[in-house]
Amino acid sequence: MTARQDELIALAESLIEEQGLESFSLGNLARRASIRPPSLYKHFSSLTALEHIIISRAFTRLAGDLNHAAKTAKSNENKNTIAELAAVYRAHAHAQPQLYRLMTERPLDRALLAPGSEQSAMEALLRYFDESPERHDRARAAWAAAHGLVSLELTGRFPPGTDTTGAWNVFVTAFSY
Amino acid sequence: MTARQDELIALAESLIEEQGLESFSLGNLARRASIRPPSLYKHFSSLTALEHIIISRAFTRLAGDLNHAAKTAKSNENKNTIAELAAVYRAHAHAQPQLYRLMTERPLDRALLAPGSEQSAMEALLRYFDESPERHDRARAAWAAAHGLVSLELTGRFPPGTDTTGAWNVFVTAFSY
DNA sequence: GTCTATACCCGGATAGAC
DNA sequence: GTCTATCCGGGTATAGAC
Repeated sequence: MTARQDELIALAESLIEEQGLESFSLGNLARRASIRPPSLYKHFSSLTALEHIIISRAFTRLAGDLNHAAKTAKSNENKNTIAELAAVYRAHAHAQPQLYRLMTERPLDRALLAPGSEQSAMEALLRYFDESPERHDRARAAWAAAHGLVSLELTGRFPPGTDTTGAWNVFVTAFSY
Repeated sequence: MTARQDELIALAESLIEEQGLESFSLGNLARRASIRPPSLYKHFSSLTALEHIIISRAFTRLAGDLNHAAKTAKSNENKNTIAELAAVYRAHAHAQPQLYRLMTERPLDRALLAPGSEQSAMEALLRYFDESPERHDRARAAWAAAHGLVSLELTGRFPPGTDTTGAWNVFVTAFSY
């Protein structure tokens, strides 16, 4: 990963977030980088490959924040771990909704992902359910519920003006133990 | 709604499901209908308007099946209502995954939806939680969890070969009462 | 209700010069 | 590492004839 690649990736990430996922294209990225679209092929083998680099980075950042939250909550009697994990997950999605869409809306080509990046985010959840015999099932259901809440929030599916705090509390209660 | 519109809508629905949401376009629809793209504007004011007609119909079908399942489960002591609702929801999404994506991935323009179609699907869930003081929050959380599970299944986010039955059971247990 | 013609926009990708 | 030239494809939408 060259320095120039890092620059272009950073430009791509801001482009996605500012202009929306739909208008992310090599043309727009080249424009923002003040170069011509074909030049991008010297840095990335395809648009898909670039997207998967961006997705890998996002997974890794999310995993770091989830693990940090889990650690902090564990050492603090006043904190509910699953509530903290949910808050971090939600904050990530709302801080960069377009990036979250890129991460979640389409199937992944795992050969193009940085190894381990996808799994690392799940690990914080698995550790939380560590004592449970059905920890994988519980972790998957919890992840799905958080993803569903975030997804419905981002696509505006709750009635306008709805406060989703209550729904998130239901989620936290359902998965606390 | 003319008969010709109904024909074109049916063609559009099969096109979406067979070719994938990404390749749904006026050009492809016209090709399937053996007419030229501009002719479609005699039937629909825009591509977006057509999409919202399709979405409205899908919501209405889903609502009908959910209500039927709720009714059946209520009159049968051996059936768990929330489990039946979940099964119907999941079956819909898996039977027509591309249509499900159309319904859920993007914000809706409510002015273009058939009035009540969006709400009707939620009503079966609300009735289920009727006794609960926080029924709206519980219904929203349940809906989100089901949507999340379906969404992660459709985008292939569980490890290859994963049996999601256990995760769905966790969901049902969490929302049974 | 269909057509042709048209306008204007966009996309990903490759070859080869510098 | 950037460029130009080029190839292929796609898209939504409107005007006006039939």
